[in-house]
Amino acid sequence: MDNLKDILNFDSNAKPTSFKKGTIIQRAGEITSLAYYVKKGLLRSYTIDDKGKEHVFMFASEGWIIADLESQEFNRPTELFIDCIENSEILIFDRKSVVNLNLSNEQLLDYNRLLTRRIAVLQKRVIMLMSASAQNRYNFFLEMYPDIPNRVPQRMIASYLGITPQALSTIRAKIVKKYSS
Amino acid sequence: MDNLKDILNFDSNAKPTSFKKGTIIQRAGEITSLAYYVKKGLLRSYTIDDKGKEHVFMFASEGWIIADLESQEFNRPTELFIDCIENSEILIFDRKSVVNLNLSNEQLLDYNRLLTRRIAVLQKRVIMLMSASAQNRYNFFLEMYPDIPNRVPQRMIASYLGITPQALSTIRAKIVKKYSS
DNA sequence: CCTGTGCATTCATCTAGATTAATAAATTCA
DNA sequence: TGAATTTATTAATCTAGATGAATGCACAGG
Repeated sequence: MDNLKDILNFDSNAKPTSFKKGTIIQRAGEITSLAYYVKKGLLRSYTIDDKGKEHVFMFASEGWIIADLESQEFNRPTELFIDCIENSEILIFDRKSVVNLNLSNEQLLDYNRLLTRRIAVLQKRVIMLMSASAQNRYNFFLEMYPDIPNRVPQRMIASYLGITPQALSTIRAKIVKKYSS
Repeated sequence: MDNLKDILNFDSNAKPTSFKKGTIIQRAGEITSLAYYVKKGLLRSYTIDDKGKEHVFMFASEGWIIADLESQEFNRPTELFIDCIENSEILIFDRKSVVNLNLSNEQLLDYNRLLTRRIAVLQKRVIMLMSASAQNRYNFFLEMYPDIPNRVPQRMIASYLGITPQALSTIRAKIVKKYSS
């Protein structure tokens, strides 16, 4: 069991909230302790910097959970927007209430493992951002999240990788050329 | 209580291991589930890329814990070196044994909070790497870890920020110039 | 069924930061 | 203590990827 839904005792009949593609669920500046479990569909979280440029922090497809742990942990207004890339069904829960769920030791250990895994993923991401070329980061992304590229516009993948859509386009052109020669 | 040592029931009289400055405690390629609690001194973890270049992943001073959660979580040989920037006293423990400690629910929740905090820090780091200039990253680093810069050589700070020592030197020169004009 | 708005791509140009190299200052250690 | 090895700094050049602009496409909404 490494599914947050099970760990947190979600009622499997709990009514998910439906959101249409494009809906912004959370806006930077809000103070919230909500988290979003994706039952169906695809969400993304992102910041907008002072030049108005978007930076995708993460994608969340079925079974994933998405939230701004950073601002929640330090009780600050969130810096992350969260919106729907597809029509989605979401279970919304309050992270504060997790303490009151009276989870078993086993569940807590599982929850723990999940958090550790998240740390592992972020560790990898930091190291990649520091040491790998855009080209390598893209290849790694394709391997790591093979289902995402087909569901997400290029510009968002570029943003996740920390490059411009133009740069990603060039990288892709190079790859095509390589395989057709 | 947000100190791993307390949470994990460390015997406060437990004998720490002493390491001399420069000692490499862990090498890339090893398979291990060890973690290092810094009782005194300063450690760092880093990768070495295929061009032989070091990339500092994190620093750990007193009270911090350092380990390669990524490779441990996925049972792969570690990619991180860990070494001592100062003479250090370290409590070594096996992350696998945490499950057997029979921690109370409260301790597990605390441990949870600690992991969440770590996620928060990494989230911030990823966003900074994607969206902020070297200049801004350096300023943020100084604010966030005011004690580290005095204990760590410039080149390692540069490496942590994802830039070359030369670039950091230039940034610092600019700052000095700004304040002296 | 159009029509407009956003998206992907290509190309020309620009720039933050890398690389290389040379010098001076600080540390290490025999 | 003094030679050898790191480290920090400055400056000249180079480059990955950014920026800006133009073109053709896709498709969302009237």
